[in-house]
Amino acid sequence: MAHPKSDFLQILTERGFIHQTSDLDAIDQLAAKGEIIAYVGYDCTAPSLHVGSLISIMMLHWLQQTGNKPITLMGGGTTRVGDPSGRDETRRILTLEKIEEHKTGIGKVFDRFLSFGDGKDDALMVDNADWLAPLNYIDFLRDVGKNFSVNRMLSMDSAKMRLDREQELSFIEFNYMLLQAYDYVELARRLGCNLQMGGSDQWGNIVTGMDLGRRMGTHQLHALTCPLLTTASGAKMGKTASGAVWLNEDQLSAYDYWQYWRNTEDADVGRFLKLFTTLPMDEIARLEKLEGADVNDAKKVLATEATALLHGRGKAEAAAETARKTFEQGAVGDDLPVVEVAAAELGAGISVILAFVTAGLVASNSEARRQIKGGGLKVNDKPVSDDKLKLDSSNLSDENVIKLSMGKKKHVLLRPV
RNA sequence: GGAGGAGUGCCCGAGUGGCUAAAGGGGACGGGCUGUAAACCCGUUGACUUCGGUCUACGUUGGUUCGAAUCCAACCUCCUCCA
Repeated sequence: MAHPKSDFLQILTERGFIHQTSDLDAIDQLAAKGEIIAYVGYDCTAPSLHVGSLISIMMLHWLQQTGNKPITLMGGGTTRVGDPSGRDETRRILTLEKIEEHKTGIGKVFDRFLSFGDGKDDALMVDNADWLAPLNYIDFLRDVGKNFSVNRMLSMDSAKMRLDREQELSFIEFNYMLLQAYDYVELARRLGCNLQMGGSDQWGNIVTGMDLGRRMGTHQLHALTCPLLTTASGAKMGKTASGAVWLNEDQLSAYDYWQYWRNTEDADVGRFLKLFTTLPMDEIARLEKLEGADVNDAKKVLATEATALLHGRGKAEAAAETARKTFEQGAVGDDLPVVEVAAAELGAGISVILAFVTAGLVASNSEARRQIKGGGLKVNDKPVSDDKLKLDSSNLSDENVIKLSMGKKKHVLLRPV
C-alpha cells in the first residue's frame, strides 16, 4: 500500500518500521478509526530492556499518538518457559524471584513513551502469568493443544533451526509458541486486542496466534512486525564496549546512552533518526543531506533526541554538554563518571596502575601495564609512559579532580574526599 | 541397557609426551588514518611481578612419568547409532 489512510500506518511506513504485515488494508481501516488495540510482549529475561526493544516501544508510542490503544504485555508467565526463537541454546531457566525482579525493572521504562490509565486510548500493562500460571494441563491440551499441528510446528523456523543443526530443543521450549499464541487469544477476549506487533523473528509466533484465534472463534486478529536492526556494517544493534545498551538508567547512564547514539555509523544516521526520534520528517530529511564531517551534527541531534525521549531533555542536554567539553575542548565535563578516593591516600601517592583499576577503566593490573605499553592510558590528557608513576595531589586540576582516560572515549574523574 | 564419538582460552578451532600460556580465525581492547563514523593498517588479548621471573589453566578426580592438554583409571556432561 503506497498511501495508507491512517496516520498510524502513514507514520510507520515513512519511518521504516514495517517489515511484514498480515492484512495491511484491514489494519489501515481499523487504525483510521482509532480502533486498533495492539500489544507487544516483553519477556522478563533481564533486569532491563535494551535498545533492541526500543523499536517496538516506538511503535507502541506512535500507535498511541495516533489515537489507538497500546498494551504492553509482560511475559511473567512465558519467561518461565523460554522462547527458543533465534537461539541455538536453551535459555537458562530463571527462578520466579528473578522473573519478578526483572519485570519490575523492565516495567519502569514504558512511562517515558506511553501514557497509562483507564481511558479509551490509555496504555495498559498486563502480565501473562495472570492467565498462564493457573492453567490446567489437561484442559489446556483439550481446548488449545488440539488446535496445533506438530507437523506444522516442526516446520517453523524457531524449531527447524534447532532440528536442522541437531541441537537440543526441549519440550518446555517447544511449548513456548503455544503459550504466546494463547496469549494473543486471551488478550483478544479480555481486552479486545486485535493486533500483535514485534520483531520480525516473532512473525511465526504471531501468525500462530492469529490462527489459533480463528480456530477458537475470536474476532479477526492481525500481525505487524518490524525489522530486526543491525548496523550498516552488519553488527547486531545494542552492544557496546561495556555490554548491552540498557534502557534503565541504573544499568546505563544517560551520558553513556547519549554516547551510544553519538557513535552511530554514518550510514545508519537517517534510518535511526526516523526510528528512534520523533523529529518531523522534513527536519530528518535536512539532517540526512549532511555529508562528510557534517554528519556529526546529525549524530549529535540523534543522540540528544533519543536520550531526551528516554531520560528527559535535561539529562540529554547535560550529556551533550559534557561530550562537547570532553571531546571538542578537551576540558573536563561535569557528567563524566566520578570515582572517589580518600584524600589521605592520594596525598600519600597512589600508583597509576591502582588508580586505573580503581576507576574501573581496566580490569587488572596486567591490563593496565599492557595499556600503558600500548599508549592507551592518559592522566589529565597526557599519555602515561611509565607504569611506576605515582599520582598525588599535585595532579589535581583546578576543579579538584584527576582525569583518567583509556583510549579516546572512556574517561573517569578521580575525586579526593 | 549396549556400541561408538566428543568435552581446549570470551567464542570457534588446531594440537596426541618436553621447543605450549597453548597454532589459526572471530570477537574485544589499544594505537595509526579520520570526523568521537565506516573501511583499512599495526599492536595487545590468564593473573601477579621488584620485569629476573612466579603462579594458575586444556570437563572432574586420581594415577603413570624426570616431565602430561597429550598416556592410564574412574566419574560427570553432551552427541550418534542400536535395543
